[in-house]
Amino acid sequence: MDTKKAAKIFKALSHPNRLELYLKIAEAHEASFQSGSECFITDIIDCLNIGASTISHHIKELANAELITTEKRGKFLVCKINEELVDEVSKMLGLNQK
Amino acid sequence: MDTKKAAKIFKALSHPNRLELYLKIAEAHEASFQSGSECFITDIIDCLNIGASTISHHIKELANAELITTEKRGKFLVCKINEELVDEVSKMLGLNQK
DNA sequence: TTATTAATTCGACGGTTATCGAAACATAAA
DNA sequence: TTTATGTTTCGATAACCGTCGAATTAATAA
Repeated sequence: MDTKKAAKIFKALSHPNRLELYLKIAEAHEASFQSGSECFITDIIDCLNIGASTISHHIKELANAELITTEKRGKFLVCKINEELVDEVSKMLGLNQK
Repeated sequence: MDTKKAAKIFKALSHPNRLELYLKIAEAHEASFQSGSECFITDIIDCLNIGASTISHHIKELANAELITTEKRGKFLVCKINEELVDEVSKMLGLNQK
């Protein structure tokens, strides 16, 4: 992965609220392996203390960095983690190959 | 690690030039295990196309996020990677415990 | 001491960003 | 069809950020 793309990914995670949003999506993603449930962002909006329009903006940035994929299900939005990319970028920090 | 600190770390890596700077330090850090050499930032400045004052500013941000530690050796500056923190944050992305 | 080299500090400029609220849109419910 | 709900878009505002260049400090070399 080239530096520019990696920087974009880190940037997507560089704001406390947006990182929290990502972590909640990741948490729901993990849970879905057992329960088969999915992550609707409506449920997340209530946890964070920011407006819906801001959430929408943050989601778009996470998706733009390809950290997540989104899918419209009826009037809801479902979010999934891009596992391969996350693995790749977490390896990139460089000191876990030992 | 709390979300705020993690976001600060990702922010430190969120700019292409600063990420490249970090990666060069990490590379020199790896190499030092064999050669015993150390990472002087003077050598790095020539690689990146930005002024010395900007480098100094970036180094301070990396250090402020605790990703690196710095030590003055004569008139030079030596940089080291904070391995534990890097490991911790790379695990935090959440999907490599499988 | 004087000159050179490495690094830092400072002020400024231009561009980006997080957030809000209102309005618009889309889908589902009544 | 009307109403309600989830999401997006838009414009605006305030704060933040990367970069530069000049001046400064500190340490070594001549």
